[in-house]
Amino acid sequence: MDRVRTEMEMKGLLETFQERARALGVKTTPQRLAVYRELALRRGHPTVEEIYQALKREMPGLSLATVYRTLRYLEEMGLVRKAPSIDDKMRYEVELGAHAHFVCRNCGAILDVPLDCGACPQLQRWVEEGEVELEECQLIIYGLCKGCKG
Amino acid sequence: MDRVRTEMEMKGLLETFQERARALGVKTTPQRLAVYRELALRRGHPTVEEIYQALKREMPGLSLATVYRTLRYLEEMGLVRKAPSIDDKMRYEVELGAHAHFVCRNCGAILDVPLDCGACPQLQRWVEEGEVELEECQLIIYGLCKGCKG
DNA sequence: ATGGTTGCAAACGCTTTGCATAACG
DNA sequence: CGTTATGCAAAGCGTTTGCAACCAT
Repeated sequence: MDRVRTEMEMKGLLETFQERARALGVKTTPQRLAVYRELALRRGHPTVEEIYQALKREMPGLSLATVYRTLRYLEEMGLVRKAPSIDDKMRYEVELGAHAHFVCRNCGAILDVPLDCGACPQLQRWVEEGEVELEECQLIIYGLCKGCKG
Repeated sequence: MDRVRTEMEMKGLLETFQERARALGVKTTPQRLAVYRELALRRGHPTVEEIYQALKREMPGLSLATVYRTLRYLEEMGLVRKAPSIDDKMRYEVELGAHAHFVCRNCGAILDVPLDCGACPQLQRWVEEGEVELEECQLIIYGLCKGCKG
């Protein structure tokens, strides 16, 4: 349940990112690399503003608009994903696999939770009967994390 | 999977609303009743603007700010709930029990799905080990509804 | 040279707020 | 009467966009 990633994890993520970007024809400019790096570093599903603030130190000229544009573009390219908006601010994440989100009501921490779907008998019935066709699930669980509960 | 409610359903919902409002000391002004009624009428989890537009016909003087304030207030009082935001617009619903939301990627329809939680072995382990404490689940399923799939 | 990327500032859309008026108990 | 709700317009906030400068091929 750590909030930041180890160096080893980061190395793997960044390498995969560069490879996939090259394959997709996505230029890896210093700004894009920095944004992806900062996003990957944090497990906390940061807001765009948080990423911008963190990067401004090392990249004083960086513009907030660039961070917005970069994240939108990387999402279109399938290199990052939108995370659920807890407070009406845009959040992103680098995890691309299916997973749920645990949100601490107290401190706002957002943790990834492996998801083993099939919780909705009604929904399964609908699928079987051809009523709906499923594409994606987004599960958000609210509660209190270890640090915040009594 | 109907989008509007029957008269009988509406009658029950409105009566319950009035009772609960009285018990909570919430004034049932014409505007508040109208907003609740319009919200209850639609299963589609309307946006604030949609409710406002629908009511303006019968209440020409109604203000959008009042609709926003009313819904926020009713939510604080536990009489309505925020629905998941599909398009960064505020949505509300009258259903108070636990349920998931099925969202049609094509037409934007939002359907309620009874929820039988327990889909996350990892989460259950965390609860057992005292790592987290659960309060509420919000499950959004994206896909295509009957009318939109092939 | 040329297409794509960036920074800045202005614009945008949704939501909230300040204030005077009106409604309610 | 005093309190609370309403309507209107203005402000607020997060996000997007237009444009000129810039960069890399």
